[in-house]
Amino acid sequence: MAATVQPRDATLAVKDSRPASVEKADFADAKGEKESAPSTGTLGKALEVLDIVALADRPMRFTDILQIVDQPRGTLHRQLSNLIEEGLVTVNPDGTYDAGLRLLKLAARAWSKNTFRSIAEPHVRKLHEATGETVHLGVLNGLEVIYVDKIESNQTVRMHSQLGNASPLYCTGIGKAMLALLDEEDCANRAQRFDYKKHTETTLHTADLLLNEIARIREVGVSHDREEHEVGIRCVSAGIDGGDSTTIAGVSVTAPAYRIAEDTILEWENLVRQTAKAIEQDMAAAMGPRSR
Amino acid sequence: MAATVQPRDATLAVKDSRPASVEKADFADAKGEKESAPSTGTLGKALEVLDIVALADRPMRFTDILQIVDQPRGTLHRQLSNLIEEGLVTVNPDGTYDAGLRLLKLAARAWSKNTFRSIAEPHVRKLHEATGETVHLGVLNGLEVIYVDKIESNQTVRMHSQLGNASPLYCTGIGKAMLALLDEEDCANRAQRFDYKKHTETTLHTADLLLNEIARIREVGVSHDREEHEVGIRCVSAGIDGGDSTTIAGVSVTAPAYRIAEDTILEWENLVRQTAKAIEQDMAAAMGPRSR
DNA sequence: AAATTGAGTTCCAAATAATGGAACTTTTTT
DNA sequence: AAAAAAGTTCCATTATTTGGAACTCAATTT
Repeated sequence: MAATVQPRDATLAVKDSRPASVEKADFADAKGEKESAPSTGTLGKALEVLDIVALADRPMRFTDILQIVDQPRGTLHRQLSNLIEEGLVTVNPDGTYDAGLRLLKLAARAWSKNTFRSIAEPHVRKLHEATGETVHLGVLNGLEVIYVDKIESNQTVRMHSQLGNASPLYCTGIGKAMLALLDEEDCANRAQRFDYKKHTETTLHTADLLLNEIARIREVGVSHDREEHEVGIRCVSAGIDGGDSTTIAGVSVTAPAYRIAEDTILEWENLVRQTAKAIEQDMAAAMGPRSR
Repeated sequence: MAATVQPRDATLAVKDSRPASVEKADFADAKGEKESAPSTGTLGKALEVLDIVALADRPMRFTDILQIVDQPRGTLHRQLSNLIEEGLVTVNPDGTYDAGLRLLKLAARAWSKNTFRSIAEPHVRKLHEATGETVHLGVLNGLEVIYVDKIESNQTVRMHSQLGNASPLYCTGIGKAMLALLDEEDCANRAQRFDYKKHTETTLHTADLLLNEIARIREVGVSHDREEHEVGIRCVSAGIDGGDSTTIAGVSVTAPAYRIAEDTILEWENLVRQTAKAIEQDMAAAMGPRSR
């Protein structure tokens, strides 16, 4: 197994980069993934627990967690102890667990240092100014888009509120645009692995529907979200090939459906396409000068 | 050792909650910590590596990391592999390592679910509206403040840019206000552990100077940053006792020194004190109704 | 062009840490 | 007050991590 192509750069070859995390029963999150992948190693198991604590929608008590991870009480207890000691998890006085502050600190640095995001930022901003609507920048991560930047149309809404949020690929504009950038095999593979949910009437809820649409997107170079994720919300989006074979991303313009006229859509398609191209070029330029 | 008071709630007792991370030689970060604490367990060691990768100021190659962690090549290699497989770290095509997107996702959830932050938010906003200046909300974490909310005076600056950022306690308004909230012993203890740096002329750069100031802050209930961290920046701040013996926090109003008149300071002292009190009350109210 | 160095990767016996079952303590429920 | 549930501790067994050395590959140097 693991017939990964060895990169010629001096670089760690990763066997299989699924985000790895296990949820059981009805604890199906907005992960978009169909089946659990077994977490390997001590780290994996610890992160499995961390995921449960951090991504749960309700506050989790010891027993809640115990029911999700298939582990003996003693083991889980020690794992939580370790996570707490490391500052990745905190305990509330009522005995529930929460994600710890160390995560915030790590993520803040990760975000501010991220070269792709910083290169893309001016273009994202320009797109926002040109359209006056909400603009998203998202990056491919397994079966999800993770939003790494966002400019709201209405500045009164808190900006950072959505940063780092993740959505499934199959029902978002950016997600579909990114899928269209992958090679057929990879794309089809992921299409099989989604845990499809019919969020709205128009959601593409089967692999076939999705792959058809992807084929169309490949031709046009632009994708649409026609209220497929949320009723009343449309978006136009284009994929970005980061050039380093690691970064696949996308930009989008989003707005309430009623506010968008047909010719606006066409205009956005062009703007979004141009923005994506511009980011690709800047990335290439930044990559060219070997390393640093 | 570790004579921690056992909480009577059904709750994990943590022996000693230092953020645990090791930096060597000149790799002294903005961690504020004097000495390295040995990371225990597999998780701790993995996080040590993650810290190095995520918190470094320059892009780190394998060998760079190797020189900081005191480990054999083989071991570090496997640790990095694990981190990558888990999505906590990514490799750039030039062989440097970066913090992975999974951190962003985890942190986003951690942030949005954080009850303290959400309870404090309206008060923070109100304080911003009353003063028209930048307002920070920070939480105590080891020897640092971690900023969990921020409202800029100038909206053109990106809001989220500083979220999750950490600063040493001894040279920030919020930091000193929080220290003043701790019991003498704890406070003195931390004062010894800082890795004092004279950021500016006015920085309190010894434990004695700091403890004197803290004593004064205890009496007044408000702390000041008189350009102690950055030249030209002053702030007024008050500590918040979250009530659950876990959450110690603080709010502050910050502005360029030249813009602040003396009577403004007095006004801010009151506003900041009131805000802190209001947050404490809301927290108590939210805690009272046992759990759920 | 061959040799040397440096950087990263793989392997495996030895050392260490994680496991899981059961017993124990505390809290909550009946 | 008794019983059940929830959380914690302990320790022999088991599995993972460790660290040293050998190996591969690319980049320099001679």
